[in-house]
Amino acid sequence: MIDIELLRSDRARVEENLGRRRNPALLRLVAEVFEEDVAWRATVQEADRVRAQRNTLGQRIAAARKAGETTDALLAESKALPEALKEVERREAELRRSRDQHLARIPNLLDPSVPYGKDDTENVVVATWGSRGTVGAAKRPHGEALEELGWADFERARRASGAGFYYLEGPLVLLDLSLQRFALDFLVERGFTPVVPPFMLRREPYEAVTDLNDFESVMYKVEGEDVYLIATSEHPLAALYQGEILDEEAVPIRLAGLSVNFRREIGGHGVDQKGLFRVHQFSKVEQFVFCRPEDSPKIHEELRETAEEIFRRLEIPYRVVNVCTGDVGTIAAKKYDIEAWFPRQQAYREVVSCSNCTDYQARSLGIRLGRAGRPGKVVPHTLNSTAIATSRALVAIVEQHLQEDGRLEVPKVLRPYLGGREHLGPPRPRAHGAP
RNA sequence: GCUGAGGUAGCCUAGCCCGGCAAGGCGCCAGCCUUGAAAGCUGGUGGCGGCAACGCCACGGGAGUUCAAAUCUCCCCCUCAGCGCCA
Repeated sequence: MIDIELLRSDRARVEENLGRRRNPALLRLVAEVFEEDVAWRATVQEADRVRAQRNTLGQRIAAARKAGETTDALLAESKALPEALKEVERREAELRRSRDQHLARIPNLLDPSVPYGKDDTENVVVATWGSRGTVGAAKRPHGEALEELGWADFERARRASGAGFYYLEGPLVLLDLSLQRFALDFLVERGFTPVVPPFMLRREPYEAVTDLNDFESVMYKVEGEDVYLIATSEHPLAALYQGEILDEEAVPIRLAGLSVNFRREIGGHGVDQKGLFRVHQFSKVEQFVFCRPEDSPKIHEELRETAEEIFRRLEIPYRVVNVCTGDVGTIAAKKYDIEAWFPRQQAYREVVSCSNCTDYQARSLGIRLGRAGRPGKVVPHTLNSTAIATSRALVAIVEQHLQEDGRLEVPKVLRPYLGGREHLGPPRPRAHGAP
């Protein structure tokens, strides 16, 4: 959430910033929070006065008892207080609940360098790498090709688990694992600590790290439990230090998350397309950083550079876009997307999302930065970026490196993880019949 | 799943039986002392509201009883240990 202190002290600045998101409802939300906060503070003072009265009387009763004096008059005076207090507390709690609920829906303040625009068509390309022209164009959609090779089974997965799921089989499993291992090693070299987080997260920390709308459209809820399947390791990594004070000497903390991610993908383009591009379940290596507020812009660029380098080493052409104000999302103050070139689709499609969330997540999680027992604590910044989401990377690799003879040329950097093999395949007959 | 023990400030612990201003230790900060440091001594060290004086809150969460709840009652959550089950 944003800092309500900022809203109190400089409402105009908050409104100006949120106005860039081109969503008039946000300004109404700000006005609502502002007014509820003023009213709430008034009731807090009201309640405090009643409590102070109660405390004073209580102490006088105790003192009178001790002195052996009569307490009838004091008791009579106290009688009415609990009811009055209960009434004020009810109003106070209601105002606070409502204010907090509205406050939680105010998105993060945008960095000034985020381009102004209405949607993803107005994102600004800031870098491109690799040649679109020289890549070999696969003839068919990757999903069909993989099924024919016996490297993935979408039909049986549909039968067993539903649309959007898949069985990875044979060499593709090894390729998937080699991508994960390559990305992890790459990050470890750069000072990241590998972390496999829980794949389920409770509602409370989840609300602190994600857009509240995601609970309806993105997350799978486990029935009968207060947990959700994670949509990315970013979320449990952010929650790792929930409620804690991070030592200012210990940051930046760089974590390399490895997890399977689960997404319902309701709305949008759905999962109707056969293949691995948009699926309910995929593996991802994620960069995540806790840092001092003043360091986050620089580290954001580092995360982006690291993600770019991974795609360069995989020899996958890409471009980087600076995501515009209308498309940047609730949590991030600034976001780069890396879009890989998909030759069959003749299109750049998102493979990396690299965000500076500033203090938005950390404040909701109650994470502070400083020294225990010493004043002057601040809210740290959090950043996250994909290193590699294997599903989409596999699509890009298959589309670019699958040869006419059905063999897949392995990108050089992955060969050490595959026993030095330069090619995967050729296809062999499936061990089972048609579904 | 069963049984038991727990959850108190950044950390550790007391207080709970028997209701009456949440105590102590560690750590940290400042001052005194010192050539300097340590030790020692003194004072600080959380959150909310308030311009401030100050007030309020904070004992896992919630509800109840009471003039008054860390303390009594009820419900819930979490952690640990043992047992059970289990890859």
